[in-house]
Amino acid sequence: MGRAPCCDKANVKKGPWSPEEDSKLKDYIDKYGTGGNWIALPHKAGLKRCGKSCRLRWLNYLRPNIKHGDFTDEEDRIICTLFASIGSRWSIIAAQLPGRTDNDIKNYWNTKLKKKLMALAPPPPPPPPSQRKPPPFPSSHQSLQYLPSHHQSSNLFSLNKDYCTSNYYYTPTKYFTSCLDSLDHQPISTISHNLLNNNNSTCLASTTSTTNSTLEFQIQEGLQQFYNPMKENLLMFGSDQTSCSSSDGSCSQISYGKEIKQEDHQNHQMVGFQVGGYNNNYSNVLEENNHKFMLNYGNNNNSTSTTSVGGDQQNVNTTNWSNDQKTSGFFGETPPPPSSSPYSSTLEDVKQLIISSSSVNNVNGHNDDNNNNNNFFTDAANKYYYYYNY
DNA sequence: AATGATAGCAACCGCGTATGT
DNA sequence: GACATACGCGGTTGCTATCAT
Repeated sequence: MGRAPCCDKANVKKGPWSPEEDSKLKDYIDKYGTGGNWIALPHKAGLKRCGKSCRLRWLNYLRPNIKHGDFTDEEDRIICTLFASIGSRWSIIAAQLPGRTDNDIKNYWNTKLKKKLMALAPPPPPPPPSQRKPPPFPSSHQSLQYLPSHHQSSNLFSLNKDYCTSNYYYTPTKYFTSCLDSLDHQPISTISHNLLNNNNSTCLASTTSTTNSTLEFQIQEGLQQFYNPMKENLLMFGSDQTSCSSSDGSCSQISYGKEIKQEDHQNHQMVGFQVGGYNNNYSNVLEENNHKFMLNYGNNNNSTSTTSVGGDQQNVNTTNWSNDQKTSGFFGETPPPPSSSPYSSTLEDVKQLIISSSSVNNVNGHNDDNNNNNNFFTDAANKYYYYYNY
């Protein structure tokens, strides 16, 4: 037994609206308002349309002050930022963009913006596991010679769980490549860190100690200037198991809807963080290496979190991490101010956006008291701490 | 010029939730 | 509290225009 239809499907018109229908609907609503009853409205307005269809037409097209046409860089930035934070909750995102509808933003995201982002970081084809080799330790000379120049041109990163299979990562390493899941399957993500040479002042990160069960890291200052802010600052997703549905560890779709709410209520802040990756845009030396490091940590309220290293579970000792490290996903130095990239944003900006969207919902009576939306938005904001913003 | 592929967008569908009785 | 009804949202579909061959 299916759901009862909302209207008599046989007697309602479907498909594109004619100018006459638009006019009837607009005239009626201008005169009488919606009356809070969309189901009854089409009959009263003399329209052979389903109430839902009328509502959609009004909200997405006829309503006053609807903005059509190209999105601005600022709008792009807001969409990207919020998508990174809360996922495909288009109505919330739309609440931050006056004149834009959720449908509009959804379409824009699916047809243009997502592609725009993907073009920034096309995923490289990963080599089969059998062809992967543990990387030789690069000399300082190699690090300096190759990394910066290739970073300046373009950074192609891809995260593939399959890469993380070498147990050589269990042992102390003096360098690792970092992060990002590819844009390969939709969501965004990005970030990257790189290379590191423990003995060199330009390294970004280093392993400070390692045992069979713990790994500790410290990001060092140095290579930020070699990053393309458009790519590097964009979005840092915690690709935890729940939100990452792909078996290869890259995410076919990140859903920050209810799952996140649940996860956040369980884990409060950080539910996932990954470092790892593969870069085929480096020099030959590095390209052959395919060295990668992958790290996940879960409940950061504990001093030791579950971590995936080399494809297996390991623990990361976060005892000595600062709160900032735990919540921002940034190791080491305090992140510098955001770049001027249209896709970067400050944490506080985003928190304000999310929180204000929460209050907008409250005003409109959309709040979900049972699920405590206020907490959700707070947690969603915390979630945003995930991403690097330097 | 004809045909097929792709992009863009409007509209639909069904589910979850809010509200009223 | 249970049920019915309506609303709002996000995913999906399908139409049209444009582009590529």
